[in-house]
Amino acid sequence: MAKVIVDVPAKQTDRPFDYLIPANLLGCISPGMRVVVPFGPRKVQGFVVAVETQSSFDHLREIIEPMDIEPVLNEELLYLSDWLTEHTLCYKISAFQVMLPPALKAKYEKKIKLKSRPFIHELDEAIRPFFYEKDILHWDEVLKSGQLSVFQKSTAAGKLEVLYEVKERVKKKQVKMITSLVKKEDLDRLEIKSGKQKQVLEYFADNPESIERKYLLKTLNISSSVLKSLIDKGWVEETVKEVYRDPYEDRIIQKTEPLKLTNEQSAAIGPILSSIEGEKHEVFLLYGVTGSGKTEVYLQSIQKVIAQGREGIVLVPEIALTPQMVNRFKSRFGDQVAVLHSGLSVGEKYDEWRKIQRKEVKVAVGARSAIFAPFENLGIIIIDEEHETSYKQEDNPRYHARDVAIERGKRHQCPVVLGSATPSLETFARAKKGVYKLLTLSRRMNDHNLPDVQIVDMREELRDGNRSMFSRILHEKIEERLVKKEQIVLFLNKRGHSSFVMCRDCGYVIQCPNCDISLTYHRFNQQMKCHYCGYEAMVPNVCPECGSDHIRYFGTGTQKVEEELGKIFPEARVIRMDVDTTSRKGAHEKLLTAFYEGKADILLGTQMIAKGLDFPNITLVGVLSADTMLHLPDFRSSEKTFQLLTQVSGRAGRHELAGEVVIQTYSPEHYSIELAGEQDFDKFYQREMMMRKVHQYPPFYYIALITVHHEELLKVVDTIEKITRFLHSRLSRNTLILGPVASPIPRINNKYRYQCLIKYKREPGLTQILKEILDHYGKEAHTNGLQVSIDTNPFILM
DNA sequence: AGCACGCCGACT
DNA sequence: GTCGGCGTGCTC
Repeated sequence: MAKVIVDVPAKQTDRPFDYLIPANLLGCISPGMRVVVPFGPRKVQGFVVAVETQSSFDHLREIIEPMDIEPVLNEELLYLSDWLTEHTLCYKISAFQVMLPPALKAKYEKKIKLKSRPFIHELDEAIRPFFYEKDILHWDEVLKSGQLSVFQKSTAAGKLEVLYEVKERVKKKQVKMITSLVKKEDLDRLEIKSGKQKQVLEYFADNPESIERKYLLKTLNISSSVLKSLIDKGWVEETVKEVYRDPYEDRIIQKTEPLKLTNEQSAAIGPILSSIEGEKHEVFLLYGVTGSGKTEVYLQSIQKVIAQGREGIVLVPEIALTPQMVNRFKSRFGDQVAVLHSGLSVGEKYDEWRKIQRKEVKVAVGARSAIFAPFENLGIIIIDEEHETSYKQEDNPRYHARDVAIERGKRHQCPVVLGSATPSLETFARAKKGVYKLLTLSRRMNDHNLPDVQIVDMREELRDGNRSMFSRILHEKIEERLVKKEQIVLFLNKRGHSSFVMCRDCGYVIQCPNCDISLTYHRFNQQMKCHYCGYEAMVPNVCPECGSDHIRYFGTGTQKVEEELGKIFPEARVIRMDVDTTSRKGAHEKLLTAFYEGKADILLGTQMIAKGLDFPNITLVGVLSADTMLHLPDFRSSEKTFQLLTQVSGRAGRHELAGEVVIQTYSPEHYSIELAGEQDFDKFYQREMMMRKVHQYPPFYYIALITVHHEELLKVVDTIEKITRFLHSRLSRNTLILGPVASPIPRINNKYRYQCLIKYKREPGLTQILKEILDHYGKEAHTNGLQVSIDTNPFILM
């Protein structure tokens, strides 16, 4: 008997169901395998979590078939799924699915079949023609026909039968291989009339090993009919071979050797190496300024792990996972590296994952979900840019890769290295307390200085009559670089053209009809777009409120800056990088390469250019507006601003040429901007810690966020109030409960949102209490659409 | 999640 | 009297 978690993400099915193992499969079914099981009238995918001899349930049904020969989840990952479920309060099935490549998620098909040909005469005329030429009909054809009830009646009468199928999402890629069956010495004895056929066999005489079919056709310039007759004669053989899709196929990668470490690097790597050697679990914070050579420390630590016969995981933020970054690992470790990131197709991800599972690689480099790489003998886990918020998944299961890393580190008795120039406050606080070991790299490699940073008060510019988006000083410095043929990076944390569209007469701001948020103007198609629900509309000619035609665009996005640059510096060649210009596959890389090769003077972009860029000719970085994030309703907004400004500044002057940074702002006195200007993380840390203490936020308190969503405002308010009252009755007096209040964006996609924030220091029963809430309201989600979501460590409070 | 079962109002 | 609306409960 097998205990199976079925692929039905709902409260009521979030427990194991027991199934008999059919006699022919006895011994073939083990925990961690996917199986197809009957569930009610249909078939679903399930995960075997245990194999036992007894069941408390009498009427067991049988497993239909296994979907794997080997388990896809090993023992550790099964354990980890329990941990995930417990910590993020998600369904078991969601935990399994997040740990596996999407290719392994089942695809369901529903069909209807004529049970037996003669029945066709007994079918209702309305549906009879559907079965004239075939017995099986896709369910969507049934729905499209508008005759659903007739189909149902015939099904009930036993004339038709509903089929449920569970399918694999992706096939293993196969190629056709050709092998010669003729030995070289036998060649002359054959009567070969055709010159082409002879040519093929002669080729094989010199190259006896198998060759890919399409490659053979191309190199010998023959048609497939030549091959066909050879196969018919039994002189060559065609076979299929399973291959990996290789996203890095046509790239030539030069091998690199370990670099000599600086004194600081050697001092930092020492404790990591001894932790690897001693197979000891420790968490290190590698705190190193931008350009201080953290990556080399990672590379050499991994080297050690590989030498020990163990494996390593390296997490890199999605936007920093550039080919440049990947190449650094591939060039050191060659084909021992698997790369997992969102740019890959489902099939490519699956193949990279299989390389790990089959132990064909030693290192996995990837974004957040790579933390679940199915290694069995981990020797190190590295998280680069540890403070990045993209390590937190914002939908279920709402896990933080850092927490998962530490949990896996404990199981494998291996070190976890968190690297950053601007660590998150939580991490730095732990490092200061000694919970994590602090390793510092305070100097840039080759002793290049950190760039000079200048903060410009844009209010003053305005007062002096400069209404442009460029301050005089930035304008001047851009001109200077253009003359000197040095490169410039301009950063603006807002894509699109303008952030909102407003009527100048009455002040009406055009809003999304489904969400409580203003629409963003996109120039290229003259449309306004909602970044939350995707709603699009044309810009109105007159104000919908007062009828005035003074419609104006406010707030500046990258598109508008690009236009402006064209006007002010017509000679400058500009590359714009944001979600809109990099969505096509490979576009990201292409733009960066072009910039690297000097095909542009100015790189203008959003977040995505803040990281990893390491180009020698960049000597000026301009931050057009440092404030965009500062005033968001989020207790981490100062931290995020500081981190971003520091990261962007770090792009300048990394090599021989000295770098300069200009930061434009309307709040130059704000400590996160001022201290980013001084590039003084330690001082920032102290200031921000004081703020967090006063306002009772992490790392002084833990937080949990409960959000209720529903189309009816009343229902939402009523529910969140009940939940809040329940929390007050159950939580300790030292715990703070904020709210209920409307979420900062009170309505998204026509659903109202109210929330309540719990801040606590010690609350041992919290998980249990939160589970009770989910249990209680979980049923309602299904019946009336009321949605209660809980995040036990929220990063976005909106 | 799906699906069946079952109980009420609007029709042939 | 029957068809079809959707509220309720179950799936090993």
